[in-house]
Amino acid sequence: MHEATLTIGQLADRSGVAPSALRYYERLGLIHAARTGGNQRRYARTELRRVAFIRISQQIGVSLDEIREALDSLPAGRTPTPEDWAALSLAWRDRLDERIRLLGKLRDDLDGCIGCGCLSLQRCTLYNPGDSLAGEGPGARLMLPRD
Amino acid sequence: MHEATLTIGQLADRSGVAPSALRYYERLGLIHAARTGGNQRRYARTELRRVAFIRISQQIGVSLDEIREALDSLPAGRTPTPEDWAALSLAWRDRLDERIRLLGKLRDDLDGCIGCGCLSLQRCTLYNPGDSLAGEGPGARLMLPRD
DNA sequence: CTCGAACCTCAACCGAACTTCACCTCAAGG
DNA sequence: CCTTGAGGTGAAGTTCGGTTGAGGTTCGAG
Repeated sequence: MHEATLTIGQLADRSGVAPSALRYYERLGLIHAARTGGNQRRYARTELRRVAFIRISQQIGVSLDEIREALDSLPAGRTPTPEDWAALSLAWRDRLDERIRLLGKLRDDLDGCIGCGCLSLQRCTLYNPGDSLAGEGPGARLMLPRD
Repeated sequence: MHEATLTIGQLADRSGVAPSALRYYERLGLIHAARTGGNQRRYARTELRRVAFIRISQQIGVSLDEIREALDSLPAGRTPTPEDWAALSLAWRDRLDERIRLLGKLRDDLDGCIGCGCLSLQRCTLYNPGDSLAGEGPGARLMLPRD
């Protein structure tokens, strides 16, 4: 036990992420694995941290593509230090704050509109595209021009 | 000008929602339109408010399916009053608060982890499935069991 | 050595929220 | 009358974040 590397099943159990998702992440270049003679994946324990970072980032609302970019910015060659991870986390911090701010504004506006019952597209700050949370989900969705 | 009804183009312009999306919403039963002799859609002005409600709800993170259910709960037969809309908005209020709360928690935890650089799956409250924002976006995503 | 569990790949599928396309009709202006 | 543009339909395509399935291989306990 406590081997140097993890099988995909072990990584799945420890991270709470399905094996199929881990393979998918690998295809996208988010995580990496060595291979045994028999072509099975063996993960370094540091991959656990990458997976954790991925899932946390998703909760913040970052796309896998952006997460990949972020992970790519980690120093190549050496194992990332806690400071490296902290730097990445800090990068999301602003996004998170912005999301919270926008949702807060949405709530306030909604309160206002509950008061007046308006829901008027024109007057109500609720319906202000320039300020939208657009790009929230995936899909061919972008309709409100995203400045 | 200022006719009693709107064409799909007019509704699209006023709401900022593409005609194709409006037709899609109609198929899903979120909005309704009368038809002219030549089979063209004519929207009552109250549909503007429905569309506004739809877009606002989406920003809060509600699916079209749930939005439809909410809209179905509006009193049939009469034009919804401001109070009717206020009731619907209130229903989303809790969701919004919960989302804000969870994101706030995520931020605090992230700050903690920036301090310690841990990102450890086991210890870190960040990686607590029971408390996840799961179901954030669409897609076959639910992996962390959603209690 | 054998056997079942775990792993492999590749391709196809899912669901959400739309868009795009091909092809057709309708309404108004010149 | 002709054209132009807005509108209509249905089917198919797109993106994201995966899952599922078929068919085959490997690992490790007994």
